[in-house]
Amino acid sequence: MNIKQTKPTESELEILRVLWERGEATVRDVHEELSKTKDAGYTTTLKLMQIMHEKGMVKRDESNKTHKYIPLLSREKTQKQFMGKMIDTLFQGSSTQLVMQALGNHKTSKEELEEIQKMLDNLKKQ
Amino acid sequence: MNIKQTKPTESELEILRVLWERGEATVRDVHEELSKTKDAGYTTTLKLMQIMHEKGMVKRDESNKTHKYIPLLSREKTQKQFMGKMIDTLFQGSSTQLVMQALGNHKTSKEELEEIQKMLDNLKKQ
DNA sequence: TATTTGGTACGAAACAAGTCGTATCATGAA
DNA sequence: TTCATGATACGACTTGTTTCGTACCAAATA
Repeated sequence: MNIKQTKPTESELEILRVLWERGEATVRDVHEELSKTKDAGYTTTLKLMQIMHEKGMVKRDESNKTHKYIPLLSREKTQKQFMGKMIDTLFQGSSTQLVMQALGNHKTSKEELEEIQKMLDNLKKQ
Repeated sequence: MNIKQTKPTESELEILRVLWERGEATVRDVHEELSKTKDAGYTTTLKLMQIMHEKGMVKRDESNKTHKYIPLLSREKTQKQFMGKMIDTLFQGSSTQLVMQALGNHKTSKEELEEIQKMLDNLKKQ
């Protein structure tokens, strides 16, 4: 019995990114962080976060005048959700293709390669 | 000197998927294909494809009454574009994390694991 | 007490995406 | 020639997202 997770929009994702990083944050925290790369007014961020609250994507601690926001969507679930969509439309349903792309396209450090190797070994055993 | 590739919307991606698969297709082709999983009228698909044409995402062969559409965005570039965005906002900039997720989450066949192994071996050599 | 400061609430405008109805046109069949 | 069919063109509506101005409130400060 799963409540269908609504898909966050672009801006919502940006906000979630900050919330995931910090665990919790005020509107000002988030806004300051986002200001580094994007310019939109404070009330814009506020409104977005209020809407996210209505949608049930975040929880709000209102015990102080300055509210704290806590993410309710997990990063993991959201990752899966987007990956799934992506694999379907962009990678012909093959997660392997996606992996190959990702590996081929970025320089990956020795340590990371080792990590992936371990994972691969585990999968092969099964 | 790169023309900034505009990011296809959801529906545009679905259409591109069909075009990539076939190389070229008419509106009817695409519409029929999409109808399998989605219901929207013929003119909706038509309109979307016309807009894609305006945006320069597809080329149109108008030599016949029934136009043929050919994708101008490559699947590869589009994959990269979306992966990049995704890695940034969802995977803290680490493509390795994305790979781990993809591997962890789907059952992958022996053959596919081997393929990935080969790729990994190659990367390790460098 | 009066004012400034920093916060929330909220309506409305601007924009974007998707949807569809209707007009129009060319072509082949009756 | 007339009609039916199957195509494109396009305007307009709907819905969702983003943006921001303005109102309002509480608390700290002059």
